[in-house]
Amino acid sequence: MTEQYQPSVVERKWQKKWEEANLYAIELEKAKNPYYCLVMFPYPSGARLHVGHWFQYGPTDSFARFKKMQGNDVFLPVGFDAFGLPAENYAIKTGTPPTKSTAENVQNMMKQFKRMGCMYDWSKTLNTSEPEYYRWTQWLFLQMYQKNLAYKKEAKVNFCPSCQTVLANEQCQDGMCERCGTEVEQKPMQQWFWKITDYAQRLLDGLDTMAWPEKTKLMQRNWIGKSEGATIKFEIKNQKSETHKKFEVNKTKTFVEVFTTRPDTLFGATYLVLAPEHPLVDEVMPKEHEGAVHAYREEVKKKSEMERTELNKTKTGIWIGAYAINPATEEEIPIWIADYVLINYGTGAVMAVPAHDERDYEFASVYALTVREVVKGGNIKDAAFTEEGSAINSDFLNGLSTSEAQKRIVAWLEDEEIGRQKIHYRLRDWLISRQRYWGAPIPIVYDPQGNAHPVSEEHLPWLLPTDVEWKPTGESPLKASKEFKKRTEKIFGKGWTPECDTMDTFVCSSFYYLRFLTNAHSQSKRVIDPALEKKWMPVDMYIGGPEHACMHLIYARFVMMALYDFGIVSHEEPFQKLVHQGLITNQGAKMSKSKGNIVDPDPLVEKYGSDIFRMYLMFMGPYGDGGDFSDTGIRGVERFMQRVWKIFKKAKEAPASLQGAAKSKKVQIKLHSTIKKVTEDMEKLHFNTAISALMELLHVLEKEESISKETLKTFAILLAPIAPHLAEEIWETQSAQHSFVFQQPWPSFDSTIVITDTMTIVVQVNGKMRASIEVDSGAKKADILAKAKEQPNVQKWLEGKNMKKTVYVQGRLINFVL
RNA sequence: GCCGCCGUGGUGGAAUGGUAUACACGGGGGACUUAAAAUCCCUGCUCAUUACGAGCGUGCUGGUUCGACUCCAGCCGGCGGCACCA
Repeated sequence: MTEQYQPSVVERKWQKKWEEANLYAIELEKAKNPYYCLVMFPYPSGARLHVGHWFQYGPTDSFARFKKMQGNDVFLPVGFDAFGLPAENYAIKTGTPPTKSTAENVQNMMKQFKRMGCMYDWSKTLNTSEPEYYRWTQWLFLQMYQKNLAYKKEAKVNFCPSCQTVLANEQCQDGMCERCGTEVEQKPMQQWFWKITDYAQRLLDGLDTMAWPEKTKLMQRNWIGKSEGATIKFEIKNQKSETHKKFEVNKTKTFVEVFTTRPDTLFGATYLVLAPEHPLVDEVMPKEHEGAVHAYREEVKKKSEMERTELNKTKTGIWIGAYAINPATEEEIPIWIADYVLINYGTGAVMAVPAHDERDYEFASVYALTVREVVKGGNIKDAAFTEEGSAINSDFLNGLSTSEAQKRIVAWLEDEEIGRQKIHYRLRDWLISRQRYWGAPIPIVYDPQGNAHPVSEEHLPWLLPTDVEWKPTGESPLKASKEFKKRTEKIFGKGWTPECDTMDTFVCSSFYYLRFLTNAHSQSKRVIDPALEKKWMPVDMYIGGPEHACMHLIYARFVMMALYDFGIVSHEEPFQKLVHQGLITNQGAKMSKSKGNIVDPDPLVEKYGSDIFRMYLMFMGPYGDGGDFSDTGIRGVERFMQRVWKIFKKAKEAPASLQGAAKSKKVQIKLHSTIKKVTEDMEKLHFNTAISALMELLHVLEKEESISKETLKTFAILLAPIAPHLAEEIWETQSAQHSFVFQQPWPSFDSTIVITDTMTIVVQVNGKMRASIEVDSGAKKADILAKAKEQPNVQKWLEGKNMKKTVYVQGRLINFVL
């Protein structure tokens, strides 16, 4: 053995041996004890892995190795989420086709993953931008289309004038484009949507069945935004018909519908507020108000999305000159418009109950509108009372509790046919159309009359054309392709045109966990083999960043549920357990290319090797916390590895008389408590404390004259998931015939070994530690107490005082209370 | 503003209501060495230095408890999410 441990030599040696032995290949059909460990697949934007990638893929590989050694048939795949904007932008800038730059990046990243030494089975990788993959993205679209979950509608969409592209709501932050920061415009366009809203309730219910962080569940609940209440129709008082009695014959009642979560406060509704954009405004507003209303609307339009939502300022609004009738009180109440009411939430109209809603209260104070208290319990002179209470000033509701009043009023509304119970969700349908090049083409064609027809499955993959300009024009780049148009006419007939939008990349990533599970049957015939799906799904452990809590993780769940309904899969939820890794920052700032503060791990990997770098990342702190990156401290991990090397070297080279000496009790106890600690910590992804436990064990072993072979072997096994290459190297020194440390079973903890002859009892006086004593494990309480009192430093404190109470905690401590 | 998470040495961080600061990094001191590197040992603060000594210490103020970093209440500070959601 060499004097010093040489990571670069050893790591290459074992990477080669693993590959030759095909150690990490997995036969999906034959696995007896399947464990699906999935880490969110990377986007191949840069050509190299950065520190964040290492932090995501290194420790999770360690976790998977741990699971494998525990006897699971672990499937840990990795692939590439390759469609998307950066490759397209790169193409725009340099003229390099995305196909080419993406393939190069993928090759580079794979090389680096191999250098990391992960246990990926590279025969099962995937790339969402390859036709073999995106044919299934298109297949999924067709399924959605056939089941009426895909539809097209004109919608005002967020349009980024700089990226010349449409953005999803979640891609606009504070009215700015998430990617480039340009202010987003509203632009009407024909867009494809998927009806995720049909699944709102199930997406909510499913959360209760999964082992996910509560925080993430809460974010999803928030995102789905369920509110229970009622819709109520308010009749609009027809002023025109009153003044022109001739037209009374044609008079039809006009209604405005509101949604409220507090129908019980209907008697307190003293005005209505519509969104400025509400179509009814033009219909019911008297002529003389048009000027003012128009002016107000212009003012609202001028405000950026940001200003409008900034708020907490004084609310603004204007009376439109019309009245509605409160169906409960039969009073005439004024109709206002105000920018705090949003056209795309609820019905775009609210009944204002200023006494019991903070916003309405504030609005009413500004414009001196009537405030009527209808729930007892607050002081409405000072503030709105939004809690529950008993109804007052509410005729037949008086005296009822809020929940009783709600039931009662809803029943009344339904009887009168002017309202009904309604559950509303904030979740909106998923806009999947993108006017971009680098994505999966939507498999739709249009006949000469403009009607949409699906491209049938036999024509999949519906290839992405290559004869295009990538320059953004605000139109889909595919429109420029002659080949695409020709292909469509050839198959469907003259005058037929292809859909030129591509799909959101979140569609690609909504089912990739199924595509990893491919075999001969599912390679090109079906999206997933039912037997494999049944066997491997749901994913046992899913690891990825918390930034995906509300988009990817909801879309993927929706798609899985839909496939369940289509009879394609047997589970409704794709990810049984979810864990988020923390974020690695650089001097407190998120690393990003644009900021130029990305830390390149390669020099450190070069200098210290993959094991040390990985272990250092794991030792930094709890995995879920992430942290600020700095390489101070990596030397500590390096020292640890060298010390490990040294004890194995010493054992190997020791004279025969010292080899395999009897195990000391002390070592046995430490060894077994370490087994326990490391096992529990690895299970919880508490890598930092698992490592410190191994460091403690090493300290004990270093003090021993000689160490038994068995102890050394166990040490190598415990270290294996954390430092795979070093572990193989030291394992080799201890195993007679050739075998891999990763084929060894994980050691089990023997609780009988940890039982000691003596125990240490801490002696406190008034809760302060004054001494500690060693007693026999079998010692009686009375003897222990007596011995404790004998301690000089205890006596000093007990002298001349009255003992009030004595607390004895079995095997731990004594507290004398004076 | 609302919701959630978190405040522990110079630093990263440990602690089922039971010895606060494990395991490391850095600084300081010491051992080894002609010297340096490497390695090993000691090191929270204050007062004592006769100690196997006392006091203070987990953001702040209280509370529960024999005993609180841990539980409860109220503040202060930081981070993340949502943004007038009717």
